[in-house]
Amino acid sequence: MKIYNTLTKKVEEFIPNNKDIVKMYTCGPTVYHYAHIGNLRTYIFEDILEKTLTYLGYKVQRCMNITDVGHLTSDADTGEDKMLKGAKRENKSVLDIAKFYTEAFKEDTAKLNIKWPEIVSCATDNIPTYIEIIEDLLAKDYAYISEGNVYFDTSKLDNYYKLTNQTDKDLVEAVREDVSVDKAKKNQTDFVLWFTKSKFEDQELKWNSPWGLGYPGWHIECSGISIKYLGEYLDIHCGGVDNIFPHHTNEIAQSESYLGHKWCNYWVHAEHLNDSTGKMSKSKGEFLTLSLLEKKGYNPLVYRFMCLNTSYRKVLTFTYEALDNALNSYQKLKSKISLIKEEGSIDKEKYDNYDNKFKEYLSDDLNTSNALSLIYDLLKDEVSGKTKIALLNSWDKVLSLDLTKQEEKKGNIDEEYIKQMIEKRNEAKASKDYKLADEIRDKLLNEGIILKDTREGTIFEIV
RNA sequence: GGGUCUAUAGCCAAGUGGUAAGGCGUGGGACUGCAACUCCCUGAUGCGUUGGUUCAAAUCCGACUAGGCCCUCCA
Repeated sequence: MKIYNTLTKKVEEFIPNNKDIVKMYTCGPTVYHYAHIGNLRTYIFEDILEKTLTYLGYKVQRCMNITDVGHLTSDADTGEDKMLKGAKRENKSVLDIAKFYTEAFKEDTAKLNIKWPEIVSCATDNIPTYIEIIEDLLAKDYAYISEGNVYFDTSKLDNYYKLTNQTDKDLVEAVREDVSVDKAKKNQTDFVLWFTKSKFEDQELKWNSPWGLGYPGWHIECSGISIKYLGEYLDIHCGGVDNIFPHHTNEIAQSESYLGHKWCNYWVHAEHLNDSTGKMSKSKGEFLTLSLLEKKGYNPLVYRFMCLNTSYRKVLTFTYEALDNALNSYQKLKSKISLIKEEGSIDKEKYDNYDNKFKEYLSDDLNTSNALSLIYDLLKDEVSGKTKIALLNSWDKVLSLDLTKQEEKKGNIDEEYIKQMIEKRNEAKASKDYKLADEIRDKLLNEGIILKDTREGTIFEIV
């Protein structure tokens, strides 16, 4: 398995610390609003990564956090807590907001056939862990207290910018207009580990700590949760590219200072889904949620298919033209697969050749694009239907596109009735009463039943 | 200003030194009573521009152009 490592900026052979178990941590959502489909692209990528590792024979232990506190719109103690913002917007408590949007996120991932991680933990459930780490960092002099808050002192590190190749003087402080300078910090890159002197009087969630009543910073959540559930040595840490700096940079700083050794070997980041104007956001343009796409008639898996058509490391620009492209491709593919007759026996040699090729593609830094094109090669090949179906079923454990799954017959569709209607239409056709034949076809179409005349006779599909 | 990534047909896209995968769309054909579905055929002397290295470059190196993202909200 080869994977691109942001730490080295190279595609590297993946070697886990323990050859049998891969420890994988993926940054989860901040549950203050619905996820947009750009957010979901990252989770699709992580899902493919996890399933590929499993397919290749590794046991994967994966952990994901749910951020339900401490994620400010700015790190400088001047930003607003996102959760609080969400709560105010909807006139609910922070906990209600967290619960509601966690559930919404879970539904979205389920629709995209994304496996829910083995371990999922909320930021608010691990406060003692953060406090323990922060106390240790203070004791080791990696942190300091200033104007009530606990900060991490980045000047204590020789190599703070491991992930980004930047230097202190490269950084332009407060590039964005909405970010202001925090004067309590010693260095501009220092970040808050624990807030006590928040100007937000109405911050709902506060905990007692050695430094007073307060709440944790955003970065400490991921380090704390990861170390608590996956231990001191992590194999893979994932997230979106926007997390490289400062979030992941800060995670490395605090985790390695706390642990006293290297923490994670592979940092893997998913590129963004942009819209035609650039980065997708929840505030500008159309708020593209999965349910919006569903309302417009797109199966969520069409979006998954669209994402898998290219590399997770390339920016993908969302347009409805591209989505329609994916829709056509996906429907045609499913249609072709549905016509395969599961006959013959499994051709072991062909099976292995194809399956090895599939593994080879995915092992090549998750080349899902080539993995998909392999499906078309397989469909065209002169090999038994049974072999094809067996391979498709197996590959779908990773791709999760419901390749061989037939559309579920909805509700109270009466198959006997449809068969009678088909018979009536065939009789009409035989007596050249095409008017009646077409009426029957249209009637069934109105009822959501599509007739297909194949060489072997008329079959139907329910939409 | 610094960092980082990208540029391949109408669209999506693979390709990491050996002469341009695949998909969608388009056009043509087969099948059909007509459709739909399905099947067959169909497209880049060319890979942003321009120098260079090489027997050989979309692939390597340089310059340039355009664009994305990050530089304390983000997936």
